[in-house]
Amino acid sequence: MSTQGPYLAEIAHLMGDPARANMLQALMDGRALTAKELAWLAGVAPQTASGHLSRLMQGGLVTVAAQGRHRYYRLAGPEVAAVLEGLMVLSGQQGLGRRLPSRVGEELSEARTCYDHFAGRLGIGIHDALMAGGHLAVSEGGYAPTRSGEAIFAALGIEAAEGGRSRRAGLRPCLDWSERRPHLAGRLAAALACRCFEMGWVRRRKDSRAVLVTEEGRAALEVALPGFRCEPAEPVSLPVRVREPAPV
Amino acid sequence: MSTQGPYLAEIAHLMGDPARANMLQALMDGRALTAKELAWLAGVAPQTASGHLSRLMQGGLVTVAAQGRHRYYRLAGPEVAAVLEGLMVLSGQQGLGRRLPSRVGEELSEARTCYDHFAGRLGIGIHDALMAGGHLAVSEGGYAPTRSGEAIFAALGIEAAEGGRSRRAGLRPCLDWSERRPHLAGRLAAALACRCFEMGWVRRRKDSRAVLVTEEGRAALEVALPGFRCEPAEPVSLPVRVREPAPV
DNA sequence: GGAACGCTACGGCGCAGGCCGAAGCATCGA
DNA sequence: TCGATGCTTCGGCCTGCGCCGTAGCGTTCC
Repeated sequence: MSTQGPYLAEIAHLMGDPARANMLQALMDGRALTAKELAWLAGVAPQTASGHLSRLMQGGLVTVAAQGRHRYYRLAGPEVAAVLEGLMVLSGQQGLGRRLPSRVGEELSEARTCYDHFAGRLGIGIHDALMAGGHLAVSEGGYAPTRSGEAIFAALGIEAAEGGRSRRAGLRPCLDWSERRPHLAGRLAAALACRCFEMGWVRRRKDSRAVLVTEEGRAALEVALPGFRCEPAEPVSLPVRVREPAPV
Repeated sequence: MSTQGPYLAEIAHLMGDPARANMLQALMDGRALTAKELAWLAGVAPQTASGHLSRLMQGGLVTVAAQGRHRYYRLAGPEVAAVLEGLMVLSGQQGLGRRLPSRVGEELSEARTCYDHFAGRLGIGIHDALMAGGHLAVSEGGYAPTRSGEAIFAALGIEAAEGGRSRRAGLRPCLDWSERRPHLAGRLAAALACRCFEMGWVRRRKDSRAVLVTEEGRAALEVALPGFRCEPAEPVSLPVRVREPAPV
């Protein structure tokens, strides 16, 4: 019997639909996109996209992270990207380095609060700096500061050790809405943000969740967080419609 | 309008049909199979398989080599195999090392004549030994012996240099029917076979195209052809039906 | 030269599945 | 608490295409 064949065909069939293929290609840069964005990129209605994403989930090609009323989809892993890459080679065209349309206000993308912690490129930068420096360790349910990480927080006047078994995780990743990469959330992240406001390193803009890193704040943070650099200044390109709009 | 998406989807769609996927998987060991065999492996009628193969050809996934009344199909290249490999990984099962059903008599598979030259594992061995030793160069329309190759043929009493612009190619690849890999055909291959019969290195079996390499022939050939080893002794497994027969 | 065989082209049947409209939950903001 | 938004499920329409029967062409073998 050995019905071993169909499985490969099932995966390929999932990739073989134009709408699904467009979605997967849009996810190839590793970022997470919402269902609506993927629907728009694929040129189909949200209901249709939802069905496609459900099938891609079932096939193990994408994963989803629910966050608020959004659901962020991303490729399930590098193996999926590798196959897509190979298919692009076969179809005679390399990846063109697609970029997500960013209609978001530049101020919000640069730095903003996410509930009680920082997000935007500011939040991403903090996350990446601590992660790259080995100050964070991945633990169950989130991150845990390492010995050096605890020292960094302590220097900021933040007690990293969990006092009295606080039920709220000290640090955990939070998918950034504009950058689509994780920034830091949790008790310690909130404390860090609070400290920044107290010290005048970061100020709230009026009528917006966007915040502004002051000059002294920039310098202070780069000292307090080894490896942290403000203004990553990631270029943003214009949106590109992948498929023609559905005919009327 | 940058309709870059569909191409990837087209290739994936070709791989996404069960029948076509079975065919491609069957071709993954690099050998060439006939349309009928592929039809049988895919569990579809020959007409259906023909259509599938036509589409795979158009998509650049397979190539075809017409030989007599057979048409041998093989994967278009290692890139195709790489994608299939990746898809097998995603589908959660590594390649199981499928093998072509070999109903062919073991004697025929071992060594036989193909018109006027040797085929079977004997022919494959000769081809591979000369190729691996750098005694053959690929030229227009076939192979040409290199300087060292000419010496090998000369030692066997065969004049490799084309006398009087013989229209028949001295050496050319011929797709082996049982092994599905090229062996050597052409004037020099015929002369080599003739010499082997003359010297008693190879004897014809009766009532068959199968031939037998004698003991002294084995030793002599291994001396005459550097790197040649008789009896590769490739294991042959039983045929496996991939899909259930079509329902009546 | 005739029969057998391998392969492909054509035509029609039938089903899988892609698509959207309408409706139902859940979440966020005021 | 109410409306707006994001996402999903359900139902029905409809195209695409996988499938085989029949037929035609080229090759091989007797």
